[in-house]
This record gives sequence, structure tokens and C-alpha cells, in this order.
Amino acid sequence: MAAVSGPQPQFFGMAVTVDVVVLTIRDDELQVLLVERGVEPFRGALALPGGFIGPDEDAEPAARRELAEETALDRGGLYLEQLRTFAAPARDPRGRVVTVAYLAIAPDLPVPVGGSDARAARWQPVWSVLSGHVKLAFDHLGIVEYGVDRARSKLEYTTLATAFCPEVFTMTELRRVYEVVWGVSIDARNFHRKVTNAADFLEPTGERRVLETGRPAALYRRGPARTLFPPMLRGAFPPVPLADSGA
Amino acid sequence: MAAVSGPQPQFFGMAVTVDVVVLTIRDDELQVLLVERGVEPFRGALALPGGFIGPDEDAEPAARRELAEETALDRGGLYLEQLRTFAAPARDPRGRVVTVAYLAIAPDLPVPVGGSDARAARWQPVWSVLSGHVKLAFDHLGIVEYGVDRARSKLEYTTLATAFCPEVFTMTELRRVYEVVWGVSIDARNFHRKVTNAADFLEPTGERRVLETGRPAALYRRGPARTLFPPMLRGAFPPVPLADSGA
DNA sequence: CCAAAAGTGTTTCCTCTACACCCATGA
DNA sequence: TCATGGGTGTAGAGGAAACACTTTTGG
Repeated sequence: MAAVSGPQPQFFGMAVTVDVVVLTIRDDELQVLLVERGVEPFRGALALPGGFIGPDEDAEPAARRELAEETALDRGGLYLEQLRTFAAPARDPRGRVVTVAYLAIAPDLPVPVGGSDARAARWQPVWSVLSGHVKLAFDHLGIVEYGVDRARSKLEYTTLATAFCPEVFTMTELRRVYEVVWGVSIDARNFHRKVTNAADFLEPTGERRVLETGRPAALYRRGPARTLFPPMLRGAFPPVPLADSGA
Repeated sequence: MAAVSGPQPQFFGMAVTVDVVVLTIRDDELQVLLVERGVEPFRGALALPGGFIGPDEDAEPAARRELAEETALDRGGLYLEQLRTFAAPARDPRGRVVTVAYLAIAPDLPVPVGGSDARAARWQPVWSVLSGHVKLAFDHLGIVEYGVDRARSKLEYTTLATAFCPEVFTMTELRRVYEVVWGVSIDARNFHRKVTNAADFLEPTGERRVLETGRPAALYRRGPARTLFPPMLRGAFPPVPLADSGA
């Protein structure tokens, strides 16, 4: 595509990248996917997976491509949505680089491997990033904060929670998503009633999963609904920090 | 800021613009601010106000600057939030132009005037744009659709509705915002109770506004809250199309 | 039989809707 | 005193929180 000679060629000196906040639940914790940078700047530092948008590429395909290249995550079922764009003039030492941030949600997957521009990819608990224990390159800390906020909000009024689950899942697995992402404790019985009443949220498969102990759990698949009505309101839950389900 | 000589100079050939969906309520209709383009491409066509981000400028300041330049809208009180970024490769005939779209909400203001790159600025009913009656340049129709959707959603669980009102306003003015933006009819009495119960949504000024007829209405100012709890759920309102408040 | 996890029923409370009713002003 | 719009009271429906209780498996 040749550029029409325009009156403002001086503006065509920027680069646009994508960066992806991939969230999952592992070991009963909310975790984010990070890569160790293999190139300058910030070589060796941890960062979000991402990279430059190609000259003839749209942003979302670029996000999927970078995920596939750097982290071997490319299965089609991955939930991906645009978060927001970060355009502070000095956010990248290479020059004027504007980044379009994406949020992806994945079920608990095998540990991803490194790719071309990244030495290694690994899951990191979100709290360790938000608390500053783990430092990120560029302005990626702010992007993670924004992405986690978005995910927490969207659990309320969309069916996003199912994106954290595998294709079939139990009621308890779905409830753990809410508990872990929000950091609250939820009554299993009222939760069961609420989500089964929400139209098109879940479809029973008819199958059951037998565990080591206890009654077998019914299995569900995500339904066609994308918004949740009535919503699951966070404000309605007790300020209890967490269920002491462990130990 | 000189660019550090990086390994990927071939990516630095893009331009980034901002485009702003400014919404207001005029004549009991939701309206959007459009400008008549004064330069190519699409010279003479209607478009959203916007323009190129400067070499050392962040996106949000650019949006405010373009609004001031093209539409003489620059008062500080304007609500402005980022919507999303549109990056389709062929969206602009001048070359690879990525745009960061913003949503602004304004109270009913005096009709704005044109500025440098725009011959004239004017309010247009949203329905005339969404229905295709009024054609827009570039992919701006899609941006308006996205912005209107966002505004409708945010009325539910944020205090965004007050951004449509002047600094002090009556309960009825606030209710008209919901009715016009959602296209529904709302019981005035229940609405009154609901918003006065929501913490920090409204602050009574103690003043009253005397109208031509009827009991004087109490005046309110927006409170410090930015989120609304409990939310105003759209699904709860009757499927009635509109209040027949006019003749 | 016991432990553990899944799922149901029931009570109580609280919010929301619908609507009757009262209040304050101008003409 | 009438018309017009602002604001309160209240009864009934529906949803949610709390929690006792039953079901189904493994040991």
C-alpha cells in the first residue's frame, strides 16, 4: 500500500507494538505470563509478551502472532480483547513507540516455552508483580494493573469466568475462578443456584467427574451468553479476605 | 528524544492519530459532535474531530488539543476517556495510520464553531449517524457505534450520567439522561429514591430551581463517587420504547 | 460407618416495582 | 382552586444470604 502523498509526512515516524496480559489460574493463584527479554533494551528483564505490528497487519492478529512466537500459546480458543493504548512519549528508549495492550485469559495450560525474541516464558503470580517484588520492563507494570482490574470487573457482568476454565469444568472450578480473582469467599450453594439460573451461561454436559473422594460433580460447558444477567455483584460479597480451603 | 539505534528501524513508519466521540444531550436527543473536513482526504465529508499526535505528545493531551482547535471545546470539566484503538491496515488512504479513539461527554453547550483543519463543527443526532442517514469519513461510523455502546453501558455501573449535566442540575434532568441515552421510560419516584440512596453519587446544594410551573426542584451537584453501587440495571426497566413526554 | 465433596430446600431479609398520595409553586 | 411538576409512603413480588439437610462417592 503506497502512501498517498499527504500534507503531513512529518508524523509518519512512529512504531506501534502490541503487549498482551495473559492471565490464568494456577495453584489457586491468579498468574500472569511473562517472558525474559532476549534483545535490547531491557535484555534479560521480565516483560509482557508482545512485539511490533507488521506493516500490513492489524493489531489483534499481531497479538495472536506474538503470543504464538514467544510463548507457544496459539490455540484458537484463547479469549483475547483489547485493553487500552499506552502512548507516553518516553515509554520506550528506542523512540516513539505506542503500544496497544491486550488482555488474554487462558485455562491452566502446560508451562509455555520460550521463542524467538524471548529466552523463556513463565507464569508469575500476579501479586508478586503488583507488589513490586518482580520488576517489569517499560511501563508493563501499569499495563498489568490495568488488565487485572479489567478482568475483575468483567467477571461481574460477563461470562468471562468460563475463559479461565477448560472446555468442560465443574461448578467448583468455576467458583474458584471468582474466589481467586476477587480474593473473596463465596457460598457454594448460592453460587450454584445463581449461575444455573442465569440464562445461557452454562450448558450441562450430562457427564460427571469422579474425584478421589466425595460425590461426583456434574460437568458443564460454557453456554452462548456473553453477558451475565443478573450480574454477579462484587459489592454483595462479604469483606472476608479468603476461604481457608488449604491445610 | 533521539531514538536509540535499534535493530528494527523498519517498523518506524506509522502515524498515530486521535479521534473523539463527543456526546451530549440536546433537544431530548443523544447527539454527537462532527466536523466538516477542511483537508484531503475526505475533504468536505463529515468526520469525528481529531488529528495527529505530536512527536512529543501523549494521546489524551492530543485529544484535548484537537477538540480545542477544531471545536472550541476545551473547558477543563469535560469528561474524557479512552475508548479503543483502530489499526486496520487500510483504514486511511494516506498510509499506515493507527487511531486511538476517545469518548467525551459534555453538557448541553452553545453550538461549537469550526477551527483550523475543520470548516465547521456541529451536533448531529446519533440515530442519524447509526442509521446511515449521515455518512462519515474513514471508519468513523464504527467508532461512533463503539462509543455509544460504551456510554450506554457505563451509565449502569458508574456515575457517568452526571457528565451530561451542567454543574448543578435537577433530579429530572439527570433522569432524562438515562431515558434519552437508553431510550426507555423510568419511573421518576423510584429513580429519585435510588440515586439519593447511592452513596456519594449526588450532593444536594440546598438551592432550588423555580420553573414556570410546578413545585420548585431541588438542585444537586455530582458527588465524589465514580462507581455506582447498587448499579442501575438496564435489564430491569420495562421494554417500553420511550416516554411520550412530547406533544 | 465415616469423611468429604456435591447439590437441594427453606427461612429470612432486603430491594425493587408499581402506584396512591401529599407538597409547592404560578396563574 | 386548578394545573403542573416534585417528592414520600407503602404493599407485594422477587432475589439473595444464611444455613440445615440430603446425596453420592471412597476408605
